[in-house]
Amino acid sequence: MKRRPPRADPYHQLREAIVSGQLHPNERLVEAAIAERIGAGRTAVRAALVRLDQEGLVQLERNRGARVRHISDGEAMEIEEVRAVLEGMLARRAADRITADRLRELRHVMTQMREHVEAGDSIGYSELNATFHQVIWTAAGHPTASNLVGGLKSQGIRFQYQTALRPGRAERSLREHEAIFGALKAHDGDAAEAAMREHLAEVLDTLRWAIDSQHRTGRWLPG
Amino acid sequence: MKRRPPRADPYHQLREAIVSGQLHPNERLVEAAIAERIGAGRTAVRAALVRLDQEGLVQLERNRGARVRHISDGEAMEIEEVRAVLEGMLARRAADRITADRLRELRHVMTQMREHVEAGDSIGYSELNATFHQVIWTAAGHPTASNLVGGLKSQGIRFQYQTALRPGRAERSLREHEAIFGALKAHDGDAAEAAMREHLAEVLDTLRWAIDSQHRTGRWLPG
DNA sequence: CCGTGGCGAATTGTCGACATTATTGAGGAT
DNA sequence: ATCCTCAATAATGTCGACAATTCGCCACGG
Repeated sequence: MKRRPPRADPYHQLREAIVSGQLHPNERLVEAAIAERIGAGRTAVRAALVRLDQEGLVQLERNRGARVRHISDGEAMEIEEVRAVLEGMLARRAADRITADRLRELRHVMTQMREHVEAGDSIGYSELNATFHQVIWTAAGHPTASNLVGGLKSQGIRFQYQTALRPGRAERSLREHEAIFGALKAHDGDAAEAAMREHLAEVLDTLRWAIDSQHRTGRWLPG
Repeated sequence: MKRRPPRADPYHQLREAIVSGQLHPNERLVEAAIAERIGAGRTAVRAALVRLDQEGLVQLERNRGARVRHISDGEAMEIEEVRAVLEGMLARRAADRITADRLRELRHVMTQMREHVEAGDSIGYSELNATFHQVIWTAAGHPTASNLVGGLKSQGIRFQYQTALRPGRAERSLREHEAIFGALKAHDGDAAEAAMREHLAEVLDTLRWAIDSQHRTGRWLPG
C-alpha cells in the first residue's frame, strides 16, 4: 500500500526535495524558479520558504533570498543528541501506554525490516525505520514531544551522511529495534528508555563514523 | 491619531503580544486589523502569522484565518515535561563547559532574584528566572537544543497559569536555583542535571496546582 | 597588477486589486 | 418554533506590477 505525498503544496514538495537530497546544501532557492518548477504562484512559494526557515531546513536572509541550510557535522550530532533524549522519554511513556494493536503493528514493521535487510535494500529499510519510530511516538501519546522530534531534520542527516553504508550496521540496528520492541511488549519503561537510548547512541556513533569516513575520502572542507 | 513606530517587525510584536497575554487564547487575528494596528502591510503580517503557526503560538486554518492558539492544561504539562528533559541535558553539558565569567553572571542574576523575592516582585523575578535559564543554555554550547527549548511556549504558560502565585513558591524556586548553581560551579554534570530536573519537576507540580486552582475557582470549562 | 566605483541584470519586498471561500442573518416553508 | 435557502458581508488566498536591494561585471585610475 503505497501512499503518495498528501498534498502537492509547495511546502511539502520543497521539504521532500530537501530532505531527499534533490536540493543540495547551500543551493540557492529562487522564488520565481521554484514557482515555475512546481506550478505554483510566487506567493505560495514564499510562504513555504518562511515555514521551512522557521523549521530550520532553509536559511532565509533579508533581501538575499533563501538557501538550503547546510547542516554541519557538529549540528548533525547535536540533532541526534536531542533526538536521543526526546525519543528516550517517548519510549518510556510508550511502554506504559502501548496497546496490543500497536505492538502487532510494530512486529509487522520489524518483519518487513528483516526482509529488507536480507535483500540488502537499505533505502526501504530506512523508511521502515522511520515508520517504526513513528509508531512509538504515536503510542507515547505525547504530541508536543512527537512534533519536536518529527521536526528535527534527522532523515535529511541519514541521507547526507549515508549512515546506512557502514558495514554490518543494518543487522545491528535490527537487533537494537528488537530490544526496544521487547521492552515495550513487557511494558517496562526503564528498559524501553534504556534500549532506545542505546540504539540512538549507536546511531550517533555511526554518524561519527560517517563523518570521519567523509573526511578521509576527500571532503576536507569542514562543515 | 497616533503615529506608529516606523520600525515594527510584525513577528516580534505579535509574539510578544501573545506570550504576554495581551492577546487572549482563541482570539481571532484578522490580518487587516493587525496590519493597521501595528502599521505594517498585510503581506508582512501574513508572513508573521505563518511563522507563528509553525512555532505553535498561532493556529492557522485554511480560508479561516488565524487564532491565538489555546494551550490546554494537558499540553501545558507536556511542554514542561519536554522542557525538563531538554534543560536537564543542557545543564549537564553546561556543567562541563561553563566558564568563570558565566558563573559570575549567574551569581549576579541570583542576587537580583533574591532581592526581587524579598521585595515581593514576582514579575521581575519571572524575567530574571528566564535570564538564569538562558545563561545556562548559552553555557551549554548546544544551539540545537537551545533553540528548541527557546521555542517552547513556557513563558506563555507561566502567564496563563500564574504559577508564581503559589504560596512560598518563590523562596523554594530560589533554593532550587541555588542548587543548580552549586552543581554547575562544581562542574558536576550528574548533579547539575539532577538539580535541573528536580527544579522543573517542582515547576510541573506547581503547574498542576495552578490548574487545579483554576478549576476550583470557577473555570469549569475544561481546556 | 590591484583596488574602486558605478552601471545593469537579477531577485526579493511590498502593495493594491480581485477571486475565492466561510459566516452571518433574514425570510419563508413546513 | 425549527429548519432550510440564499443573498450579503467579511475575511482570506492569489496574482500581477512595481519599488528596493543585492550582486556580478567591467571600465577606470592609482
